[in-house]
Amino acid sequence: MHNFAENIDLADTMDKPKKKRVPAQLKDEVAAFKRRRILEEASHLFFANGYEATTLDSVAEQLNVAKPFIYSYYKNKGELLYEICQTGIQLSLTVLEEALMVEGTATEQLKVVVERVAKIIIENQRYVTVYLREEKSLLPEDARRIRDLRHTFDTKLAALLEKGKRTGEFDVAAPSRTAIWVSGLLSWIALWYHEGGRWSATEVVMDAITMVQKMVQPSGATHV
Amino acid sequence: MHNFAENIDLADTMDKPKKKRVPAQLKDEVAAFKRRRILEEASHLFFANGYEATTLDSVAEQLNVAKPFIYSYYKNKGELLYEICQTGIQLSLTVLEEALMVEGTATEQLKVVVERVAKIIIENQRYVTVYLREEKSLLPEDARRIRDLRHTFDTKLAALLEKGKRTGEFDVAAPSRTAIWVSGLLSWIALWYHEGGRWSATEVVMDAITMVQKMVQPSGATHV
DNA sequence: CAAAATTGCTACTTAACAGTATAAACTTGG
DNA sequence: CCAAGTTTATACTGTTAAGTAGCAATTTTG
Repeated sequence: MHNFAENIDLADTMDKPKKKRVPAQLKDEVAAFKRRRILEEASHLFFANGYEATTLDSVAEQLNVAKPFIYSYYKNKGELLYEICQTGIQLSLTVLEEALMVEGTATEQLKVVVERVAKIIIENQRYVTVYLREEKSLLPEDARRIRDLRHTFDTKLAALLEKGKRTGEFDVAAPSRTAIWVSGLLSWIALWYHEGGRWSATEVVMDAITMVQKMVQPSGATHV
Repeated sequence: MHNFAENIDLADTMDKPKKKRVPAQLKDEVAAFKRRRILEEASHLFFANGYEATTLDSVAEQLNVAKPFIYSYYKNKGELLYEICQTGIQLSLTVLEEALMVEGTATEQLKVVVERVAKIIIENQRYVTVYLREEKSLLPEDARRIRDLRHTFDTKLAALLEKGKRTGEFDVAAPSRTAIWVSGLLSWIALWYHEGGRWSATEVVMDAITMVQKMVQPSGATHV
């Protein structure tokens, strides 16, 4: 998971404006790693107890450091929240874009999209859930940026539905509206799935695929 | 809405263990009305700013009273949250149960259920949203009670799907699992709908009906 | 209309937490 | 191995808000 040390030997081939290049890059990587670790623990606690109810002292405690440590990597508590929310939506968006590059019919593409997005949502449940729950705690400008990412996600999904509609594969009256139901169904996974609960991650992913297929399926069509 | 004054003249026919019965009942009703108003304003603020970020001083300010006023009607802040969450899920459950009393085929019943529940969720968005977002802020025993109500909701919905499956009206592999997707779709409305937004409440309700019908529709079936 | 009960408010305590000033410890280059 | 820079901790400040004690105002009742 924490594979921050890849390509260390490429260090002095890169041309950063610093005198001592090898240690400088390594330090940057270490700093990036520390930022990641802080974010990870913060996301655990925000997920479990909520943003406001979580103290930075408790985050520090999880990391066996003191509070000012966090402040030397993040400006303030709000920046932590923003990065967690950003991660939650950005991961889904990136996976969606990758899935859309896979060649195939709209039907095939949609299946890949739902499968991969559902998977990434389960794997990163903490980030996605915090994003869904704590939007109101973001600064207006941060909330704006997050909403834009979300909107991009919904728009790209709508385009896929539109494509399937044109080819006659899907029966959707208004693709942009259906996209919101589909993306809601995917979001719902984060709020509802519980590791070690009644149903496995695989079952949930397969269910999501089935549900979405049914939602867009033309009446009278037969299942693949 | 605030019809707290019904049946005042029944006051002295009731047999409460009090000396002065007429004013006693009126007072109870007034007290109940005050409790409702407090809850209402609290739900607005919890919805807009979150539970932890909302101060009881600000709730009091909205009501043009002082903070101790609230404390003479609610034990503490947590009790307010519990009642809001309880309202959110209880309303949906009550409407579901009423809808299930309507005679008809499983298909017809499901349509009524989705229509009415979707409507009540939109009308009481504040309560439902706070319930979905702030479960983690409840005391464990309160969270437990809320979860039980939710479970009852999902179970009754699953029974309806099961019935439709038996009659061949629905194609659902596992009714209890499908019920969770359907109830998730309904919950999603609270998190996503925005009054005065891109789509009207009526459109959203109609969409929800369509989506759920598609989710349970046998392959090859034709729409009503 | 006065005593009693009810209802609400002012003013306070207490605790917790975000954010910071400053010092200590460690790292690294000479 | 020492001096300069870097990293992290200790110890603090200021603020905010939950909850309360006790008083004032209002209503009820005899």
